[in-house]
Amino acid sequence: MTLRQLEKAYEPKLVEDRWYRFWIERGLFHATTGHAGEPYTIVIPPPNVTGSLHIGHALNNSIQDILIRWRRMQGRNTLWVPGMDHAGIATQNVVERRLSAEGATRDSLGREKFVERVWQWKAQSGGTIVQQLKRLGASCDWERERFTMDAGLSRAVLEVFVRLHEEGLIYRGERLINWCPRCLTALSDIEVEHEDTTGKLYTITYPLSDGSGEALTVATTRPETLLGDTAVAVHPEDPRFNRFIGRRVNLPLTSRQIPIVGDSILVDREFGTGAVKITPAHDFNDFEAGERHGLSRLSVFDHHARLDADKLAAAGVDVAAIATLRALPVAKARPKIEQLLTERGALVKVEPHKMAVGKCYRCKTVVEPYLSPQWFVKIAPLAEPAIKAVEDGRIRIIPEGWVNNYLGWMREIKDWCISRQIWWGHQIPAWYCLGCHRNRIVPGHLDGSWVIPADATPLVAREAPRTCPSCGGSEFIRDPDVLDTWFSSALWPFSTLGWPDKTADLKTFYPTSTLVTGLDILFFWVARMIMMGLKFTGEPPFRDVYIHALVRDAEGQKMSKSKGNVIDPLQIMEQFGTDALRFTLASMASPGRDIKLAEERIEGYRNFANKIWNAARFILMHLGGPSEAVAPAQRSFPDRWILHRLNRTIGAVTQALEHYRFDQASSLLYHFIWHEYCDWYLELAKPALQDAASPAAARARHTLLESFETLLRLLHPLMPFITEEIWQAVPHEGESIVTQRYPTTVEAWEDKEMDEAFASLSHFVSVTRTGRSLLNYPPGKSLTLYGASRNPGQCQWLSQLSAHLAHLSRGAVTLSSTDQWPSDRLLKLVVEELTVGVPVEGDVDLQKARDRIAKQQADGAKEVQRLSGKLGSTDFTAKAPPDVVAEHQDRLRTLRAEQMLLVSSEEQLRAMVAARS
RNA sequence: GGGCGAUUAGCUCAGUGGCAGAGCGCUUCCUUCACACGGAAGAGGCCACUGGUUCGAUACCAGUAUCGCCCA
Repeated sequence: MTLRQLEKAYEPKLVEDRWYRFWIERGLFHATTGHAGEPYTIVIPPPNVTGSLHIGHALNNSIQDILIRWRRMQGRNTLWVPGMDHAGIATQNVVERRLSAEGATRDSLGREKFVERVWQWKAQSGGTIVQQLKRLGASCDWERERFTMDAGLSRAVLEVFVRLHEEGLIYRGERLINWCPRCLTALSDIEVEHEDTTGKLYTITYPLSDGSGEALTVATTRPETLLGDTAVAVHPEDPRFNRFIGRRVNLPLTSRQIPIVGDSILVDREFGTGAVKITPAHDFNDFEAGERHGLSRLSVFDHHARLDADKLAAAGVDVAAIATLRALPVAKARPKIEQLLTERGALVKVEPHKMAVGKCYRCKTVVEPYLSPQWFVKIAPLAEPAIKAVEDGRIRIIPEGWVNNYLGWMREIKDWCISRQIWWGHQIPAWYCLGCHRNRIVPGHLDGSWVIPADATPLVAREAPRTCPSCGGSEFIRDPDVLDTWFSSALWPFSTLGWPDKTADLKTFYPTSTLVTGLDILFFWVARMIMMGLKFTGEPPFRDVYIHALVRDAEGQKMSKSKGNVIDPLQIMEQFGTDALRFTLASMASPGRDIKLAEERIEGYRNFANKIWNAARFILMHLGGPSEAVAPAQRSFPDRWILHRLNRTIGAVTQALEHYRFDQASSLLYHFIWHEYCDWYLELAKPALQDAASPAAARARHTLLESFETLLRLLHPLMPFITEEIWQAVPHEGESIVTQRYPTTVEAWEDKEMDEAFASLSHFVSVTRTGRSLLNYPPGKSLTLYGASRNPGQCQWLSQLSAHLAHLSRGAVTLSSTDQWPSDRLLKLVVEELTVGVPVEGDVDLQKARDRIAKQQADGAKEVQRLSGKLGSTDFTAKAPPDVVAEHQDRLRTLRAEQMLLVSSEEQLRAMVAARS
């Protein structure tokens, strides 16, 4: 096929799908361990199996694909491992919602059937995002696609769990954890999002138990937890209250008396009343205070975060209060408590109060601190090497600004709660012997569920035990919990390559090269991969971590479905083409800055694709005919210039990619292609190309194809589809641009004096165009133009390039000194050292020209004053570097000459106007 | 409360110790032969504010303000 027959405008839809299928059919993305190149590996941040592509994925994967395609073209043995994670809570939620639409629940189904349903759902909808990634052009090795619940990856999870447990780095124990009362599971600390809200601060009286009539008032934002208070704390050095330490107070609404303790950590004397209630079972700070003072933990909520009647009774709550409060969720219990306290005269006041509430990152439900037995990773021993790896530069975080963020978090890291009370995920490989825990492991409230006491002894093993090593029993209950999804994600860089087996893949492609991810999962994922990678392979899982921005909408708001400001990448690709989307995202990926994405930007790059398309059409139209290769130095000015510029662009783009500056790479390419290659080179090359028979045409044709084919390769990683489509249409060798070599700089193309030559030419042409515009001449009108320059070098270039000048400025050009120019009916325009004369023909309005010259005079005068002031200061001339001083002097000389010419030009204009009237 | 970042053209953003830049938008002109998803020429700035360092600061330092993010 040739482009000659194709549309005048680029139609991405006709192109993209066809080439993606071609690439896959030819296996161009498939990596082998036998490849001679140095390996370059990326593992994809696995999207949720049930997810679909959002703009953040589009950015994340565009960047990975740019890196991968670039490295592949450089000849590296390139592997991009794709895959998905099982997204335990999110996926379970989705399936539960679907069940509830059918009138079923997971409990009614039972664990086994439920998990089956999730697999069905995965089979049905799990491929969506994969298809969407392909649409984006992602050059993943799909033969190596992985899923965190695959047999292989599950074996890695099992292995890691067992080994960590053997080393004492995984333990089970009763702790206060974050509990989502909607998802009904524990969450890790970082799965809780803190949100500022205005709540209320309740001030409550706790009378002293000794009948002295004295009382302490405490302030709390959560009055309903008062029922589980086991102490009140005051600051030991607070003269107002420290005399109370050791005495007791009556806890309102209960029959209990609780101690007053002194605690300098918990109590902030400035806050509230200076006395705080301690509820170790319902608050993290209180939990720790409870540990310090040996307080008991009284939980009063059930797992739905409702007040539990039995627990209330156990906590000595009044029968009347229990009747009012039983089974109420927090939000409803709070006003009731307020009412009860008021009735009993215990409530002093209620004030509005700014506070942060923790919400489940999955479902946004307010989380509750909840006392329950859970599994934890003892993290400090794992964190230490992970800190060191970043500190000593074995792992680079880019941009560097995030290093402190990482280190700060790692140094303060807390044990990681890894058990989740859901069914979709890797079930914890721990069993409990019924014989050893006779009567203590009891059936739970659900069919087939068990309640396992916090102090039960788990048998952790790679497979179910047959006999109990302690009692010889053979009846076991498996721990019902599953692991945090991030636990399996933490192993992703090596589990996907076959670990724990010593596979050829692992040997060849691990450690991976670059991880590309958003800041939002730095702690969730990146930090944990580093810890696990170091622990289990002895090596960092990747060399570079490139952290990209968050994509926001045009107003800078975070995109969310509920706000309705989501930009759907699929719709964008449909409308503007994938290459335009990719290029836009790359161009906006400036380090350390969020991306505000507006549709106009994408449209602009759609136009860019069209520009390239039309350049290709032009080139194809002019390739017919002989082509002659000669050494660059022997080629024409346009050829030498564009090869030089192309060469510089190759160097700069490569540098930019090496530094992960996708914004720079894209802007370099955009500027070069549009404003150098199309605006100037193609225009300069036209006369030779259009004279089909001349030997100049043969040479021009050679450079035309050589330069264009090279820039297609240079652009390919950013715009894979259009470059392949065009590359296949122009003469080429090889089956696909995907596997061609990425351009490298060519010494023979370097031709620095071409910059000077081009500057002379482009200045001249621009000034003549300005003249046309000022005099309202039509663009095609042929003119007799004059040119002169104070700079001998420039004079020489102008004279050498006079044919090009004539062509681009559409006129007959006379180069001579200004005193030889006609003294009448000539508009003289001056730009720095260059003066251009444009004939004034007919009855044109000269006002625009006069305005322009007046403005230039005024601006110039200001600049002359500034420069001469600076040069007049001995401070400057003595202390500034000599080359800077010389440059200033030079500029001043040019400006003054320019000013003089402007004066004469202005006089001439005035004379012309006077002559008319 | 602690930390980090931002503040540059109407908008979105680059940038550098010595002439303030790009893209989009805007104004005017142009259906010309690759491209009107185009071409040409323009307008538009106290580089947030206040001090300091320096011969010279939009840039470096300190502080202030506003906004954003992370952590508590």
